[in-house]
Amino acid sequence: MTVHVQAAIAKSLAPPTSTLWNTQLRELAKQCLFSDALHLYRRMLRSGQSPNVFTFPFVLKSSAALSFSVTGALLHGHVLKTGCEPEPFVQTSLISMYCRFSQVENARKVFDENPQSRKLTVCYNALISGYILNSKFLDAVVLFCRMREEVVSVNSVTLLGLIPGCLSPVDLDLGKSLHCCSIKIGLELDLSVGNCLLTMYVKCGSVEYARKVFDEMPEKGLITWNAMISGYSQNGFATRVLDLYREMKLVGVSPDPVTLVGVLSSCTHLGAHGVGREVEQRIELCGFGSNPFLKNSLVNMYARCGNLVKAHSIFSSMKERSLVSWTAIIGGYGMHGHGELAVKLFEEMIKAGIKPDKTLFVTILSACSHSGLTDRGLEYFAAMERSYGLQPGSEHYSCVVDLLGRAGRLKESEELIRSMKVKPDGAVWGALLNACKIHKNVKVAELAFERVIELEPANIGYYVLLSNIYSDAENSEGVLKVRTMMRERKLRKEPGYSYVEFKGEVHIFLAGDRTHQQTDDIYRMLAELESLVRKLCESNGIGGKMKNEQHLIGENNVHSEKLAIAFGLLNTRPGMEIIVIKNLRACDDCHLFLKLVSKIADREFIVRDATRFHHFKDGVCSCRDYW
DNA sequence: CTAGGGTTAG
Repeated sequence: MTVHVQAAIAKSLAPPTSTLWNTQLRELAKQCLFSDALHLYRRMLRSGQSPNVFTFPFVLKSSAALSFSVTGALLHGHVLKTGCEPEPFVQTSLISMYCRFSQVENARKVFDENPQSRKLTVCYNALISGYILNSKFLDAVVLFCRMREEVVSVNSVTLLGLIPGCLSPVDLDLGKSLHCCSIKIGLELDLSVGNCLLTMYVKCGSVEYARKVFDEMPEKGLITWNAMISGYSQNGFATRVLDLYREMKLVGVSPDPVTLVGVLSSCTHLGAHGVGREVEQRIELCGFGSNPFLKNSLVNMYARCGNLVKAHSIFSSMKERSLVSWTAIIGGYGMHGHGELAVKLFEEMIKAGIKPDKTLFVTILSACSHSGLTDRGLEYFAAMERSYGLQPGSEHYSCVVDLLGRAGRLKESEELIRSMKVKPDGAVWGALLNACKIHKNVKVAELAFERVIELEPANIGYYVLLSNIYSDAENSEGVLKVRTMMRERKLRKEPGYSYVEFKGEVHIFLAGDRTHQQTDDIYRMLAELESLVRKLCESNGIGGKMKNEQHLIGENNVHSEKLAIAFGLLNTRPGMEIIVIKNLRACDDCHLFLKLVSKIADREFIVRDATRFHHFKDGVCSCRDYW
């Protein structure tokens, strides 16, 4: 016990009853029952009991948590009246309270006006973390430096307050120097400081440094694992998340809801339905079933793994649906080509009194565009600013360009881009380029390409897109031009691959792949399908589109998604779902082939590519990109 | 005085 606390005890000479009140207060604050804590405080005053040094820290904390700033100033008055102010506990609580109310100046006043606080670690800590809370990173650093000059000892809490000030890639260097600082002080092995540094590196965009901290930590806690798992998950390293999750269970750390949220998000990205279901079982087993974060993650996972029925049933079972829940389910329907349902849910949400945000508008606009609900989408775009006061960003413009573009309204798309108040980014011109591919417009394509390449010269997708547009137009000169350009700029296309999850294993296929164990069977199956497809084309006279079915079949057309589907047909029984994930955009020649296969084999399957879902059933595909 | 979480098109 410090000298200050002893002094405080001696000074207050509190009668035993106040100790009782204080104990209760502390309990309530600890359980985060802040309004109950304040009620108790009021009752305490009414009963004539005066608060003391031990009362205020909890009362101030509760008031701050409820962000009720009038009470805050009032409480400061009480503190002054009882003469408790110079006590370090009370001071830190006051400083922290003012900081939570964004009244940093008042916090600073408390700090400056009490000479003894300038020698106390806790007071510095309170003000430093308060500055960070109010995005005053510089002030925090200055104070930290002064603390060192005045030889006030720095502890782990100081660092825990300061390090979270680094929250974007521009702060990486500062973060590194704080890391060095922690080493100098000898606190780098502290569990919480390590966790804090790890998170800081993730926020600054360097998962590699974060991993280094992770590996060097001698003692890892649940939070350490979670920080690393979410770090990977937020940066798209989905397979690493699953690896780490396995490892964590192996060393005997039990996952909690935070872990599982990160794992589920990675399952969503990978389409790892199997792991996803396993996680759901664990959720039930551990009694996390009512956690709203987890519910949202499950809705999202099922929706994006193709199981909309399950996604919707979880969504319906939720008592409290946040904006995130609605976004997940609406996006699910949108991705699967059920634009009408997405729109219906959106309207339902509005009726329920929930205000959409920018993210949801991206989702609903894209849902409209994939289902050909052009005018409805345009209405929403107009309503965004008019009814909800949301300024459209370039991500919204790219959706609307896509919306108009798919409907063949290329002229309007172009005009829209030129009328934009914000600077169009690559995606906006890219959406126009994509529309040109669908509607075979070489002229506008060249224009869009020129713009998009200024903004994203290294994005291979756009070169491929233009090359395909030329190829469709039988403009071999154009194709050659793009190829040369790509070679000059040393750009190479990432190979396309597809994979299927089967009995807990992932089977990967590249185009023309012959490395799979069942290669012979797979190719035999493909040959059979090809001959059936050919017959079907001939008998139906599918016409112009099919006049050159060599586009669809033959040695040079063994696309990865075809191999994956053939594998699926070989190994699953009728009625079982086949889900294929493709890393890039699914090939449109393949698309026609797969439609026919779904008819011939009388099977339903899903190909999820880089942008959306393609449900194949009875010769039809849910995705209307191709006509 | 203090470290970890869900949604976003192309």
